[in-house]
Amino acid sequence: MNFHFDRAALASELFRRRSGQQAAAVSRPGKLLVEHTSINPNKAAHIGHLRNAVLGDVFARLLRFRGHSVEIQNYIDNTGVQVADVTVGFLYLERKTSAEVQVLVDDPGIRFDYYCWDLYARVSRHYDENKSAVALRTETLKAIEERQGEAAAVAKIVSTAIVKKHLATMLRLNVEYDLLVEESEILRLDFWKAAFEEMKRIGAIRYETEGKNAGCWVMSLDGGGRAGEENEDVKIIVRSNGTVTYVGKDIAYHLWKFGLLGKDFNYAPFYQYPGGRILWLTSAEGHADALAFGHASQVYSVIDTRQSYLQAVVAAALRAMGHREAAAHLHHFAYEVVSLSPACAEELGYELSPEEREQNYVEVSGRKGLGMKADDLMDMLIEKATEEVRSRRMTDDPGEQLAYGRMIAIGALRYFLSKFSRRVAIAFDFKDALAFEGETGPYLQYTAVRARNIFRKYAETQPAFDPRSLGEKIGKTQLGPLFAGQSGLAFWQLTALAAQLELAVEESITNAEPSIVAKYAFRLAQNFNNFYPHYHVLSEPDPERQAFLLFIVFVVSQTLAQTLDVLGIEIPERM
RNA sequence: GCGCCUGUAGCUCAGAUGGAUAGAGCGGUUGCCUCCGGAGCAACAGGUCGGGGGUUCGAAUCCCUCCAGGCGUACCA
Repeated sequence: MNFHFDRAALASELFRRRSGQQAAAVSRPGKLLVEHTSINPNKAAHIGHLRNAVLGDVFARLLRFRGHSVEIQNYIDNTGVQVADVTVGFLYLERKTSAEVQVLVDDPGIRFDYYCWDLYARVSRHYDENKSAVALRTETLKAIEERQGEAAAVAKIVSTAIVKKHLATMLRLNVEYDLLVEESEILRLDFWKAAFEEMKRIGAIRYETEGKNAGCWVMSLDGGGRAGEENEDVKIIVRSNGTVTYVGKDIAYHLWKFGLLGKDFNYAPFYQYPGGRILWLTSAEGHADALAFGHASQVYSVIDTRQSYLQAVVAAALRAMGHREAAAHLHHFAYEVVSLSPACAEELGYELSPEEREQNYVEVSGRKGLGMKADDLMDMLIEKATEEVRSRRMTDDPGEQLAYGRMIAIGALRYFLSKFSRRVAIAFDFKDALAFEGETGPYLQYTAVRARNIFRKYAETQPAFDPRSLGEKIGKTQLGPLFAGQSGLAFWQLTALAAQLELAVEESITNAEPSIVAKYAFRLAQNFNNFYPHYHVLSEPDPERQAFLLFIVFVVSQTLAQTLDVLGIEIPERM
């Protein structure tokens, strides 16, 4: 089947849409919940956490672009083993009281998240060297869960301080949240107990009286071996000492996400972002203005691919409890981890073993204290970008130089973390991440600035000019001949590409793949840069043709701006 | 062992629902600033799409099989 576009009609329609004279997206029913970041609050964030946050943030922006109501949650595992480990470090290695830990937190000369980063590595070494010390972890974890004594006090100070650090780190790259859900609240409000009772009632879990799992509550998974036999596929939900595993708590959390638990949190405002958004925190006391959180129609959990099995267990639990529809609406947004290139690991001061030197990458390890800290990376990027700004003499004002440098650095980082498909493992390398040329964020920003400069320059001679008026100035009758034939082909190709933003967003969402929109942005920028030197707008003598060129550039410029907004990349005034 | 993922140019990666001479960035070689600012553009070199079978008019894409690598299969998360 052959068919032809009415080029003029499409261009006209596209212009109206891109110039905001027609609503871009219809609002859609239901609420979509995106959970991302969810870093253990026991040490500084690293590059892997940034990948999680950027993927989750772009995905949420994609959904909002399509007109969905989206709620972004960040889960705080403040009663988990990792927090317990740092607590062990403070109590037993450093012999500090909770008051002394608080002094550390309040000391402006100390980066508390970096301090904990090192302490966590020390604790892990201590466990390796003293096997008996592992008992301290179990003991401490139980005390934290039961909110008893110094352990609970230290854990609370640590996790609260680290969460604030994480939020500040993420804000540097334009990542915001709607709600922080604390695991301690899930326990305190007996969310777990409610889920536990229900699972027992339905028979989704059973108590083991003998065998290797004696004393545990376990869930049987379909597939694998037969019930009761040695090779039965079983997952422990409640440990023999009565504490709940991560999966158990996650099952309760996910039931709540869908509004299936029959219980709810209380909320209090925690922080107001510079842009006005309020970040809420689950809390003991309720707040009258609290929005109705949860009750989502679709849930996306951005969690690395190594946790696929655990996420499958959560979905299996929902099904076992009869919530088949919810299980089908629970999406594990799985992505590969970020490791380090051997060269990068060495630059960070890590000594490689001969085998590690042979490999293409070195695994990041919080326990070894090996990883690229998020803030260090951003500092490096900002320094390099600011230096570029200085050398290009964009402005002499040091404050502006830094502001531009920051915007460009964050653009580079966000694009770098978005351009890979989520299934590929990234071996982080300074050379690639610090690049500002080629397929990078700054290339996109530069292109957007280029396009805008045409209008800025044009307005110098035509102060009353409003690009949105171009729509009336150039109707379909004028557009028809301009798009026709060989001479119109370049214009048509660029316009047709600009018309595909919605398609790219759609494809990005159905595949849960932010890289599709990132690649689209690059392709659009590349096409515009190719067009740019061939059609000089400002020196065009024919007024009608000049108006047409402005029309095309405006459509592309607006499309690129909207695409960058979806990617969370800001466009500087100059570049 | 079982489950999931990956293998495309020297390097890093795109190629969704099978469609024409397999694309981009980096790196290499070579051109292009009397400027809407070159963080750019153009050109050249570079690929038996891990191997082998099969389905199809047509396969990087679907199926089978083998090889190589990764991850998971914890009373850690």
